[in-house]
Amino acid sequence: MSIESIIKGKVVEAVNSCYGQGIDDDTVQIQKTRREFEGDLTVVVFPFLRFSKKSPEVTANDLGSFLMENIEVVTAFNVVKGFLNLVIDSSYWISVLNTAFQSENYGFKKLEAGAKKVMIEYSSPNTNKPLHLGHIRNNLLGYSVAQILKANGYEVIKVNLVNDRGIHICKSMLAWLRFGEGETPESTGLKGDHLVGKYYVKFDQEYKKEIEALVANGMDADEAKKQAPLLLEAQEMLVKWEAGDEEVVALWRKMNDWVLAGFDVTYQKMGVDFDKVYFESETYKKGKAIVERGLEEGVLYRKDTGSVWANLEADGLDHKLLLRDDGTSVYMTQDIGTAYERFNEFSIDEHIYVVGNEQNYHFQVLSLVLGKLGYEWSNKIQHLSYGMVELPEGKMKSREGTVVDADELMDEMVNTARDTSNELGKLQGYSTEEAEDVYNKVAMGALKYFILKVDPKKNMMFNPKESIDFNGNTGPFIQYTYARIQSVLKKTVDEGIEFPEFANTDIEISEKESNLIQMIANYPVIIKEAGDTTSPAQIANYVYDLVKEYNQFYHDFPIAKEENVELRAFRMVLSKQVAQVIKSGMELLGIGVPERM
RNA sequence: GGUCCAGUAGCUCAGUUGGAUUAGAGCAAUAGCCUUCUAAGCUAUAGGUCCCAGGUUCGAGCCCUGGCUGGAUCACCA
Repeated sequence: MSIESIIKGKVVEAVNSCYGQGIDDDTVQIQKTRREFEGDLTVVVFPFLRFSKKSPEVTANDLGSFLMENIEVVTAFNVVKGFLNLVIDSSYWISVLNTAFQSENYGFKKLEAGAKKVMIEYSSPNTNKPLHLGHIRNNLLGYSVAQILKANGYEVIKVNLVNDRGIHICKSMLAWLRFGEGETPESTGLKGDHLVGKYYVKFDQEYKKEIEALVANGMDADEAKKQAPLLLEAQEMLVKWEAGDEEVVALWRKMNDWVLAGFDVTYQKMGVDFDKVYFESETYKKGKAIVERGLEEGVLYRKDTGSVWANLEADGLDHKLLLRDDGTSVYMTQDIGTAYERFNEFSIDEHIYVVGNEQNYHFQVLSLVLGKLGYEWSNKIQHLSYGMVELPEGKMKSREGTVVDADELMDEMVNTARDTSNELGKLQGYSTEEAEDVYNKVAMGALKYFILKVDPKKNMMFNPKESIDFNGNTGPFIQYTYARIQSVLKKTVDEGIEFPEFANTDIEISEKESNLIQMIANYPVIIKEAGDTTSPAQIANYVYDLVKEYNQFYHDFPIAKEENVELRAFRMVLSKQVAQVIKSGMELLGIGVPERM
């Protein structure tokens, strides 16, 4: 039981004993005592004034006396206004450290039978162009949230829904047929996704030329956009594809394979993976049966022209199309179908979709329609909506070439990490392979941390110059602290000091050390909060605060060089435990930590 | 126009059950600290109308109402 909950319980008793009032645990507020006051934990007494009918100071003193008598580890207290500051004995904190130190997977809940089962869908790329910065945020968020939910004891299934069909794919295919001259990834040395992306851009260029030509001949601009031969041909191709035309399907398969092979490389570099991959080419017709049933039950309605709609006016929205006049499905129909299948097939308790905030409306509608159709799990689908990534020059536009390519960005980060490391003269004595592994960890750590430290729902600014900065609130700053701890601990081994199994609780420790233990004690709480709010940013900021605190400690206190053996043992345990929490927290973000850098 | 989200230091961001006369970090700026465990570090100075106006109360960056600014969205596209 944590010290907070013990104090809470005793405060309830104290109010009862002093004022004869029964109160609820939740009315007791406990917080960390602010730096400028003496004490470790603070009870806010304002809520109890209506029971005590005394001034805040007197009330706080009443409660303080009771707590000191009834909780062994409370050794002193002081009162400032309505705040009761409690001093907790250092032996208590050291025992907390020992407990953390001796537990395996500290802060994590184990996966137990009957655990909550969560499916999380992320990435969801289109197979007509390579991944860009926006996808990076999506992938990192999805992967990290999955890690965090696992740490909360959930069973997690990571899935990817690949959008491998539609007019945009046909555009790349058509451009390649027309202008590709048989190029392949092998013949060009390009990654498959980049090769296909090249022709997607090519399509757009040629398409624009056709429009201009038509307009020059006197056609209306809007009409020209619809009548351009290339577009018509692409649409024709899509019809052929849906009809199963052998040639088109074969080409589609070939180019999709190129792209998917390219994605695999990118995913691997990014360090994300999936338990199951779905393809829209296989799921896009799903959901029709469900819609038909909804129609029979009168939950949905059919227009004269034949299309099927849901009326969401009662929920403050408009009408939403579910089947076209010709009876074909739309995006929403497909999502209804796949959601139904997933809840049935895997009997999941919750489904999280990691999708950009431009689709907030879509997911709001999805949940409402599923509710109308009578599925009790309609409120178990959660849209983890994240903001756009903006560049200093403005927005990213794939057609205008102002995107930041994922592969290029990652490569650049690695180069910068390599240069910086060499400049600083680190890693001497490492083999090339070992060194490359470190550059990779540092580079990806910088990129991942930079993105994940921001609250998901906010739009974020990606400044390439700042992102490769390795000082301050960055991934490498955290990794560096970890590496430094490893270095010190290695030194103790070299000097023949045996690593202690636990720290002696009788020693005197400084305020800085006590603070560090209290932060460690808070780690499980942070994991839970990050899970409840599906926010990796909470982990990121926690680890940063911990590291900042540790660096100050490191600067001011000797560890391996401490002469007092008991104290040295304590600091070794403390340092090792801080390192463990850093490593563990970074794992939750999908970031590796090097032993040396 | 309707709906949703955001607005905190020059810049990028923390600040979640409302708590301490003094709202925190980093970057950028200035000034210090390497014969002592990794200086990718530490310390100090400076930098604020928490978008605005009301309201709720012992107490509001946080809650409520109204407004301002920016973004997203409202397709027989996905």
